Amino acid sequence: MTAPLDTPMPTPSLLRRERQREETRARILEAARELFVANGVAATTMRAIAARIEYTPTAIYHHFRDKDALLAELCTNDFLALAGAFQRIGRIEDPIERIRRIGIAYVDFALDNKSQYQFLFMTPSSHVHGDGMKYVEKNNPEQDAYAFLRASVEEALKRGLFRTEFQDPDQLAQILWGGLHGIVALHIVKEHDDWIAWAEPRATARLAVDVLLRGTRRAEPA
Amino acid sequence: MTAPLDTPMPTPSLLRRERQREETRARILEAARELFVANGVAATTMRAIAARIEYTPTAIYHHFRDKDALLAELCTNDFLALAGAFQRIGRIEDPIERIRRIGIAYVDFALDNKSQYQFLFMTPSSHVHGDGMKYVEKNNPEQDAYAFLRASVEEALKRGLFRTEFQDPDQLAQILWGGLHGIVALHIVKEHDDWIAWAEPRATARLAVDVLLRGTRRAEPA
DNA sequence: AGGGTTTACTTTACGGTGTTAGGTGAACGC
DNA sequence: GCGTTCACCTAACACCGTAAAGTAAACCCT
Repeated sequence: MTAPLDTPMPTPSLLRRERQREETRARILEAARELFVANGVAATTMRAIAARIEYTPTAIYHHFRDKDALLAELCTNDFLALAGAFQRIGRIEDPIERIRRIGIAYVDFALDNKSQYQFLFMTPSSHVHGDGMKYVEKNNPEQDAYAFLRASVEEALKRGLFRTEFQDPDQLAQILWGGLHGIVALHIVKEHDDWIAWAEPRATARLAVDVLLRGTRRAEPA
Repeated sequence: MTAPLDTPMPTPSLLRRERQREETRARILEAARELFVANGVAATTMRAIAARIEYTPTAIYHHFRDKDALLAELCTNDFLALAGAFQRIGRIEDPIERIRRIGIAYVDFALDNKSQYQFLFMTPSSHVHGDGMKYVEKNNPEQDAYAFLRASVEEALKRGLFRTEFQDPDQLAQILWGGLHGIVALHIVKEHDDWIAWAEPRATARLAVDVLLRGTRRAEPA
């Protein structure tokens, strides 16, 4: 029953150590995510995260530099998840139609993951892309959701599918992105505010997708 | 030189007391606003606000219930300022053109008062309209900026100026509002993020106004 | 087999936060 | 002149994120 027989040469049980380390690291992330989502990031304390996995508060600091780093790592995951949702759209020939699908997928992601969406796109100071996002390959459409949108916009621009006042793919991408972001962001922030009679956001955002494309497309030549 | 000669009967110098009270109250608000704008609301402490007007931290609590109440009162002011900016547009016959002007005024307000805009429309939990906004007359277009937009949308809808898929004035108002909010909100939150090549937001938002109106208007009958 | 090192975690504590309770002293009505 | 009101202060509490130092088990190596 002596161990080293079935372990491949390099580092006998050091692998287990590392595996366990990653495991508790993951448990911390999981607890943090749950509490962040449930109570908001500002309202959840390091002590609460630690208590949930039966650790001492300072133990967390052996795995993450500080609270922001914890949040940043969660954000990278969510950001990659968004890019993955875009990836799942698949190859669609017409770039305009592809942009429409991107918009729908974006809105669904936002409304299905409201808290994560808040961390990603509604919170100042770059938890995202600051340092924590060094693992995301910027400008790689498979990992960078904005690059994915921008690439489709650029393609449509090159094919002359948009009105001539639009030349800068970044500007146009931002008009489209912003047009949808505003609807979901307002809804997330003010949904429990009886001041306004909120329309159902998913339907509203889908209408907005059409509005934005109709408002930017070049008129049919026929 | 005995006072009560020129003071109208009720309460001789009690008036001065109240006036002084309101004065320090206003000084607290002013200091809080400056620090909130300069450093963000989370990063400014009650102690810092108090120090700026040479008071003890706890003195603030004689004028405001807590930090949130302070923020809420600032928000009401800003919200009324936005409604005032809309009011200054004046009477414009064509409701679509009026909506266009509203959009431009909105974007200008947001970009000229980024921090206040954050408190108003990008921060969850109702500092706005929760309790602190009981002084704003909801649904009165002179005080409620959303009501102002909604009224113009409703008028245009009644005149048949929008496409037929738009029936609910709230939904349409929210598409237009959200379309602009998203652009300024994204820019405010991520402007110091080299991840994205941000287009100049004022020009972009103005383009977006045209996009949104073109995308929602009924096609010219001619 | 055992000594030294690494390391996952704990104990303790520091400086800072928003906020409360109780005191002080001047301005007030009578 | 006396009692009251009230704007403000002093002191303190509970809690926060986090740094420093200790502990004990698991590891590597001879």
